[in-house]
Amino acid sequence: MNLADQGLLLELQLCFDVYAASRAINKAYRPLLEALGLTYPQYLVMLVLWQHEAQTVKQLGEQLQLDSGTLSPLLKRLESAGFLQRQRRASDEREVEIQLTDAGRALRQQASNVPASIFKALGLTASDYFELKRLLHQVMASVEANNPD
Amino acid sequence: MNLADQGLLLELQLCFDVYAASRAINKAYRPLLEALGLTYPQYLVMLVLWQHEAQTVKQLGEQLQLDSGTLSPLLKRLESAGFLQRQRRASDEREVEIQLTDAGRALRQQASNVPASIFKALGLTASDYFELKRLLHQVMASVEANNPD
DNA sequence: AGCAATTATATTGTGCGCAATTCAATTTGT
DNA sequence: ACAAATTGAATTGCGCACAATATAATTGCT
Repeated sequence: MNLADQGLLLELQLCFDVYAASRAINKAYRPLLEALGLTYPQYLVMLVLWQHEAQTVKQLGEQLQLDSGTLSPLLKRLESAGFLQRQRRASDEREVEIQLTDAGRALRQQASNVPASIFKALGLTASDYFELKRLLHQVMASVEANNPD
Repeated sequence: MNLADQGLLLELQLCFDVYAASRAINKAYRPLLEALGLTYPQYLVMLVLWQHEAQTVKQLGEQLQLDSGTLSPLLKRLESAGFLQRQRRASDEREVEIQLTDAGRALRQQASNVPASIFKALGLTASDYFELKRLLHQVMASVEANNPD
Protein backbone atom coordinates (compact mmCIF):
# COMPACT_ATOMS: atom_id res chain seq x y z
CA MET A 1 0.00 0.00 0.00
CA ASN A 2 1.39 3.39 -0.95
CA LEU A 3 1.52 6.51 1.16
CA ALA A 4 -1.57 8.21 -0.27
CA ASP A 5 -3.63 5.10 0.45
CA GLN A 6 -2.48 4.97 4.04
CA GLY A 7 -4.09 8.33 4.64
CA LEU A 8 -7.39 6.85 3.52
CA LEU A 9 -7.41 4.17 6.22
CA LEU A 10 -10.27 4.68 8.61
CA GLU A 11 -8.54 3.25 11.63
CA LEU A 12 -5.67 5.68 11.27
CA GLN A 13 -7.89 8.70 11.21
CA LEU A 14 -8.00 10.89 14.26
CA CYS A 15 -11.00 12.76 12.89
CA PHE A 16 -13.13 9.65 13.02
CA ASP A 17 -12.16 9.16 16.65
CA VAL A 18 -13.28 12.68 17.52
CA TYR A 19 -16.54 12.11 15.69
CA ALA A 20 -17.12 8.73 17.35
CA ALA A 21 -16.16 10.01 20.79
CA SER A 22 -18.57 12.90 20.48
CA ARG A 23 -21.41 10.53 19.72
CA ALA A 24 -20.38 8.14 22.49
CA ILE A 25 -20.38 10.97 25.02
CA ASN A 26 -23.77 12.13 23.80
CA LYS A 27 -25.04 8.62 24.39
CA ALA A 28 -23.72 8.69 27.95
CA TYR A 29 -25.55 11.94 28.65
CA ARG A 30 -28.81 10.77 27.13
CA PRO A 31 -30.28 8.70 29.98
CA LEU A 32 -29.24 11.29 32.56
CA LEU A 33 -30.73 14.21 30.64
CA GLU A 34 -33.84 12.33 29.61
CA ALA A 35 -34.84 12.40 33.26
CA LEU A 36 -34.72 16.21 33.09
CA GLY A 37 -36.51 16.42 29.77
CA LEU A 38 -33.44 17.81 28.01
CA THR A 39 -31.29 16.88 25.05
CA TYR A 40 -27.53 17.47 25.23
CA PRO A 41 -27.58 20.72 23.20
CA GLN A 42 -30.51 21.93 25.32
CA TYR A 43 -28.50 21.09 28.44
CA LEU A 44 -25.61 23.18 27.12
CA VAL A 45 -27.94 26.14 26.62
CA MET A 46 -29.27 25.72 30.16
CA LEU A 47 -25.72 25.56 31.54
CA VAL A 48 -24.91 28.88 29.91
CA LEU A 49 -28.12 30.41 31.21
CA TRP A 50 -27.52 29.08 34.72
CA GLN A 51 -24.22 30.95 34.69
CA HIS A 52 -25.75 34.20 33.48
CA GLU A 53 -29.48 34.48 33.28
CA ALA A 54 -30.29 37.08 30.65
CA GLN A 55 -28.63 36.56 27.30
CA THR A 56 -29.47 37.20 23.70
CA VAL A 57 -29.56 34.49 21.07
CA LYS A 58 -26.36 35.90 19.63
CA GLN A 59 -24.54 35.69 22.96
CA LEU A 60 -25.62 32.10 23.45
CA GLY A 61 -24.48 31.34 19.93
CA GLU A 62 -21.03 32.78 20.53
CA GLN A 63 -20.45 30.65 23.59
CA LEU A 64 -21.79 27.45 22.04
CA GLN A 65 -20.59 28.11 18.50
CA LEU A 66 -24.12 27.66 17.19
CA ASP A 67 -26.06 29.90 14.86
CA SER A 68 -29.67 31.03 14.94
CA GLY A 69 -30.61 28.27 12.53
CA THR A 70 -29.87 25.81 15.30
CA LEU A 71 -30.72 27.94 18.32
CA SER A 72 -34.03 29.45 17.27
CA PRO A 73 -35.98 26.19 17.09
CA LEU A 74 -34.11 24.77 20.10
CA LEU A 75 -35.02 27.81 22.21
CA LYS A 76 -38.60 27.54 21.04
CA ARG A 77 -38.71 23.99 22.33
CA LEU A 78 -37.19 25.03 25.67
CA GLU A 79 -39.76 27.80 25.86
CA SER A 80 -42.68 25.50 25.19
CA ALA A 81 -41.24 23.10 27.78
CA GLY A 82 -41.55 26.00 30.23
CA PHE A 83 -37.84 26.45 31.02
CA LEU A 84 -37.36 29.93 29.54
CA GLN A 85 -39.02 32.88 27.89
CA ARG A 86 -38.01 34.85 24.81
CA GLN A 87 -38.73 38.49 24.26
CA ARG A 88 -37.52 41.24 21.97
CA ARG A 89 -35.37 43.83 23.70
CA ALA A 90 -36.90 47.28 23.94
CA SER A 91 -33.50 48.91 23.49
CA ASP A 92 -32.88 47.03 20.24
CA GLU A 93 -35.80 45.26 18.68
CA ARG A 94 -33.54 43.02 16.61
CA GLU A 95 -32.31 41.20 19.69
CA VAL A 96 -34.20 38.51 21.55
CA GLU A 97 -33.44 38.17 25.23
CA ILE A 98 -33.68 34.75 26.83
CA GLN A 99 -34.86 34.65 30.44
CA LEU A 100 -35.04 31.59 32.66
CA THR A 101 -38.37 30.75 34.24
CA ASP A 102 -38.65 29.40 37.78
CA ALA A 103 -38.90 25.91 36.29
CA GLY A 104 -35.73 26.55 34.32
CA ARG A 105 -33.90 27.67 37.44
CA ALA A 106 -35.26 24.74 39.43
CA LEU A 107 -33.87 22.33 36.87
CA ARG A 108 -30.37 23.30 37.95
CA GLN A 109 -30.71 21.36 41.19
CA GLN A 110 -31.96 18.28 39.40
CA ALA A 111 -28.96 18.48 37.09
CA SER A 112 -26.44 18.85 39.86
CA ASN A 113 -25.43 15.19 39.84
CA VAL A 114 -24.97 14.96 36.08
CA PRO A 115 -21.39 16.28 35.88
CA ALA A 116 -20.01 13.87 38.44
CA SER A 117 -21.72 10.93 36.73
CA ILE A 118 -20.28 11.92 33.39
CA PHE A 119 -16.82 12.61 34.71
CA LYS A 120 -16.77 9.18 36.27
CA ALA A 121 -17.95 7.60 33.02
CA LEU A 122 -15.13 9.25 31.10
CA GLY A 123 -12.61 7.23 33.10
CA LEU A 124 -9.79 9.77 32.83
CA THR A 125 -7.15 10.70 35.34
CA ALA A 126 -6.89 14.39 36.11
CA SER A 127 -3.73 14.75 34.06
CA ASP A 128 -5.21 12.90 31.08
CA TYR A 129 -8.28 15.09 31.39
CA PHE A 130 -6.28 18.27 31.03
CA GLU A 131 -4.05 16.81 28.34
CA LEU A 132 -7.09 15.86 26.27
CA LYS A 133 -8.54 19.31 26.78
CA ARG A 134 -5.30 20.94 25.67
CA LEU A 135 -5.09 18.86 22.51
CA LEU A 136 -8.71 19.52 21.56
CA HIS A 137 -8.22 23.25 22.00
CA GLN A 138 -5.15 23.10 19.83
CA VAL A 139 -7.06 21.28 17.10
CA MET A 140 -9.93 23.76 17.22
CA ALA A 141 -7.64 26.77 17.14
CA SER A 142 -5.73 25.38 14.21
CA VAL A 143 -8.77 24.28 12.24
CA GLU A 144 -10.54 27.58 12.79
CA ALA A 145 -7.45 29.51 11.74
CA ASN A 146 -7.43 27.62 8.42
CA ASN A 147 -11.17 27.84 8.08
CA PRO A 148 -12.38 31.06 9.68
CA ASP A 149 -16.07 31.55 10.46
CA MET B 1 -19.76 28.93 43.69
CA ASN B 2 -20.19 25.62 45.48
CA LEU B 3 -18.43 22.32 44.84
CA ALA B 4 -21.16 20.74 42.76
CA ASP B 5 -21.09 23.72 40.46
CA GLN B 6 -17.33 23.52 40.08
CA GLY B 7 -17.32 19.88 39.17
CA LEU B 8 -20.02 20.75 36.75
CA LEU B 9 -17.90 23.28 34.94
CA LEU B 10 -14.97 20.88 34.72
CA GLU B 11 -16.95 18.10 33.14
CA LEU B 12 -18.82 20.46 30.93
CA GLN B 13 -15.73 21.81 29.34
CA LEU B 14 -14.19 18.57 28.19
CA CYS B 15 -17.39 17.11 26.79
CA PHE B 16 -18.22 20.40 25.16
CA ASP B 17 -14.72 20.54 23.69
CA VAL B 18 -15.15 17.12 22.11
CA TYR B 19 -18.52 18.19 20.75
CA ALA B 20 -17.18 21.52 19.46
CA ALA B 21 -14.05 19.93 17.99
CA SER B 22 -16.13 17.38 16.14
CA ARG B 23 -18.17 20.14 14.54
CA ALA B 24 -15.09 22.22 13.76
CA ILE B 25 -13.45 19.26 12.03
CA ASN B 26 -16.60 18.59 10.06
CA LYS B 27 -16.47 22.18 8.87
CA ALA B 28 -12.89 21.72 7.73
CA TYR B 29 -13.86 18.65 5.68
CA ARG B 30 -16.88 20.32 4.11
CA PRO B 31 -15.25 22.31 1.31
CA LEU B 32 -12.90 19.44 0.41
CA LEU B 33 -15.69 16.87 0.28
CA GLU B 34 -18.15 19.18 -1.44
CA ALA B 35 -15.86 18.98 -4.47
CA LEU B 36 -16.39 15.21 -4.45
CA GLY B 37 -20.12 15.42 -3.87
CA LEU B 38 -19.84 13.78 -0.43
CA THR B 39 -20.78 14.65 3.14
CA TYR B 40 -18.43 13.61 5.94
CA PRO B 41 -20.45 10.53 6.97
CA GLN B 42 -20.70 9.54 3.31
CA TYR B 43 -16.92 9.94 3.02
CA LEU B 44 -16.49 7.61 5.99
CA VAL B 45 -18.64 4.98 4.28
CA MET B 46 -16.59 5.34 1.12
CA LEU B 47 -13.35 4.96 3.12
CA VAL B 48 -14.57 1.65 4.49
CA LEU B 49 -15.65 0.47 1.05
CA TRP B 50 -12.37 1.51 -0.57
CA GLN B 51 -10.59 -0.79 1.85
CA HIS B 52 -12.89 -3.73 1.29
CA GLU B 53 -15.33 -3.53 -1.56
CA ALA B 54 -18.19 -5.82 -0.71
CA GLN B 55 -19.74 -5.32 2.69
CA THR B 56 -23.14 -5.63 4.23
CA VAL B 57 -24.95 -2.77 5.94
CA LYS B 58 -24.28 -4.47 9.26
CA GLN B 59 -20.54 -4.68 8.64
CA LEU B 60 -20.40 -1.01 7.70
CA GLY B 61 -22.37 -0.19 10.81
CA GLU B 62 -19.97 -2.05 13.06
CA GLN B 63 -16.96 -0.18 11.76
CA LEU B 64 -18.63 3.24 11.84
CA GLN B 65 -20.78 2.65 14.93
CA LEU B 66 -23.90 3.60 13.00
CA ASP B 67 -27.19 1.74 12.79
CA SER B 68 -29.45 1.05 9.87
CA GLY B 69 -31.58 4.05 10.76
CA THR B 70 -28.66 6.24 9.75
CA LEU B 71 -27.05 4.03 7.12
CA SER B 72 -30.07 2.97 5.09
CA PRO B 73 -31.00 6.45 3.84
CA LEU B 74 -27.34 7.46 3.54
CA LEU B 75 -26.59 4.44 1.36
CA LYS B 76 -29.64 5.19 -0.74
CA ARG B 77 -28.26 8.65 -1.41
CA LEU B 78 -24.85 7.25 -2.33
CA GLU B 79 -26.57 4.80 -4.64
CA SER B 80 -28.60 7.47 -6.38
CA ALA B 81 -25.39 9.52 -6.70
CA GLY B 82 -24.01 6.54 -8.62
CA PHE B 83 -21.19 5.60 -6.22
CA LEU B 84 -22.49 2.19 -5.14
CA GLN B 85 -25.14 -0.45 -5.59
CA ARG B 86 -27.18 -2.32 -3.02
CA GLN B 87 -28.48 -5.82 -3.46
CA ARG B 88 -29.90 -8.54 -1.26
CA ARG B 89 -27.57 -11.49 -0.81
CA ALA B 90 -28.76 -14.70 -2.35
CA SER B 91 -27.25 -16.73 0.48
CA ASP B 92 -29.18 -14.74 3.09
CA GLU B 93 -31.96 -12.53 1.87
CA ARG B 94 -31.91 -10.48 5.08
CA GLU B 95 -28.52 -9.01 4.23
CA VAL B 96 -27.89 -6.23 1.76
CA GLU B 97 -24.50 -6.20 0.12
CA ILE B 98 -22.98 -2.89 -0.86
CA GLN B 99 -20.83 -2.85 -4.01
CA LEU B 100 -18.83 0.08 -5.34
CA THR B 101 -19.50 1.20 -8.89
CA ASP B 102 -16.71 2.35 -11.21
CA ALA B 103 -17.60 5.92 -10.27
CA GLY B 104 -17.31 5.02 -6.60
CA ARG B 105 -13.89 3.48 -7.14
CA ALA B 106 -12.78 6.45 -9.26
CA LEU B 107 -13.64 8.81 -6.43
CA ARG B 108 -10.79 7.33 -4.41
CA GLN B 109 -8.19 9.07 -6.56
CA GLN B 110 -9.96 12.39 -6.22
CA ALA B 111 -10.02 11.94 -2.44
CA SER B 112 -6.37 10.98 -2.17
CA ASN B 113 -5.26 14.45 -1.14
CA VAL B 114 -7.95 14.92 1.51
CA PRO B 115 -6.19 13.20 4.45
CA ALA B 116 -3.01 15.25 4.03
CA SER B 117 -4.98 18.51 3.78
CA ILE B 118 -6.88 17.71 6.93
CA PHE B 119 -3.80 16.58 8.82
CA LYS B 120 -2.18 19.89 7.99
CA ALA B 121 -5.26 21.79 9.12
CA LEU B 122 -5.27 19.97 12.46
CA GLY B 123 -1.91 21.55 13.29
CA LEU B 124 -0.72 18.68 15.48
CA THR B 125 2.72 17.17 15.80
CA ALA B 126 2.88 13.46 15.12
CA SER B 127 3.23 12.71 18.81
CA ASP B 128 0.31 14.94 19.79
CA TYR B 129 -1.72 13.31 17.05
CA PHE B 130 -1.20 9.86 18.55
CA GLU B 131 -1.59 11.10 22.10
CA LEU B 132 -4.96 12.63 21.24
CA LYS B 133 -5.97 9.41 19.52
CA ARG B 134 -5.02 7.41 22.60
CA LEU B 135 -7.02 9.64 24.94
CA LEU B 136 -10.10 9.54 22.73
CA HIS B 137 -9.93 5.75 22.57
CA GLN B 138 -9.69 5.64 26.34
CA VAL B 139 -12.75 7.86 26.71
CA MET B 140 -14.74 5.76 24.26
CA ALA B 141 -13.77 2.50 25.90
CA SER B 142 -14.70 3.82 29.32
CA VAL B 143 -17.96 5.40 28.23
CA GLU B 144 -19.03 2.32 26.32
CA ALA B 145 -18.18 0.08 29.26
CA ASN B 146 -20.53 2.14 31.44
CA ASN B 147 -23.12 2.39 28.74
CA PRO B 148 -23.00 -0.76 26.61
CA ASP B 149 -24.71 -0.84 23.21
C1' DA C 1 -41.82 -30.48 10.90
C1' DG C 2 -43.46 -26.39 13.05
C1' DC C 3 -43.41 -22.60 16.02
C1' DA C 4 -40.84 -19.30 18.75
C1' DA C 5 -36.79 -16.45 19.03
C1' DT C 6 -33.36 -14.00 16.65
C1' DT C 7 -31.29 -11.37 12.96
C1' DA C 8 -30.73 -7.80 9.15
C1' DT C 9 -32.60 -4.06 7.15
C1' DA C 10 -35.94 -0.44 6.46
C1' DT C 11 -39.16 3.06 8.11
C1' DT C 12 -41.04 6.69 11.13
C1' DG C 13 -40.56 10.50 14.03
C1' DT C 14 -37.83 13.92 16.57
C1' DG C 15 -34.03 17.01 17.17
C1' DC C 16 -30.05 18.80 15.91
C1' DG C 17 -26.33 21.41 12.65
C1' DC C 18 -25.59 24.30 9.05
C1' DA C 19 -25.88 26.77 4.49
C1' DA C 20 -28.79 29.96 2.30
C1' DT C 21 -32.36 33.16 2.39
C1' DT C 22 -35.61 36.49 4.33
C1' DC C 23 -37.09 40.26 7.14
C1' DA C 24 -37.09 43.90 10.21
C1' DA C 25 -34.30 47.06 13.03
C1' DT C 26 -30.27 49.70 13.49
C1' DT C 27 -26.03 51.88 12.05
C1' DT C 28 -23.11 54.15 8.71
C1' DG C 29 -21.84 57.34 5.20
C1' DT C 30 -22.65 61.50 2.89
C1' DA D 1 -32.04 63.46 6.74
C1' DC D 2 -31.85 59.48 4.13
C1' DA D 3 -30.24 55.75 1.27
C1' DA D 4 -27.06 51.95 1.71
C1' DA D 5 -24.93 48.66 4.45
C1' DT D 6 -24.96 45.92 8.47
C1' DT D 7 -26.91 43.29 12.14
C1' DG D 8 -29.88 39.82 14.82
C1' DA D 9 -33.13 36.48 14.49
C1' DA D 10 -36.15 33.41 12.09
C1' DT D 11 -37.17 30.30 8.33
C1' DT D 12 -36.33 26.77 4.76
C1' DG D 13 -34.23 22.79 3.14
C1' DC D 14 -31.20 18.92 3.57
C1' DG D 15 -28.62 15.32 5.83
C1' DC D 16 -27.43 13.12 9.61
C1' DA D 17 -28.11 10.39 14.51
C1' DC D 18 -30.86 7.65 17.06
C1' DA D 19 -34.94 5.57 19.51
C1' DA D 20 -38.77 2.87 18.42
C1' DT D 21 -41.18 0.08 15.43
C1' DA D 22 -42.09 -2.91 11.42
C1' DT D 23 -41.11 -6.61 8.27
C1' DA D 24 -39.17 -10.38 6.32
C1' DA D 25 -35.71 -14.11 6.49
C1' DT D 26 -33.22 -17.36 9.16
C1' DT D 27 -32.12 -20.10 13.18
C1' DG D 28 -33.17 -22.69 17.31
C1' DC D 29 -35.98 -25.56 20.06
C1' DT D 30 -38.63 -29.55 20.95
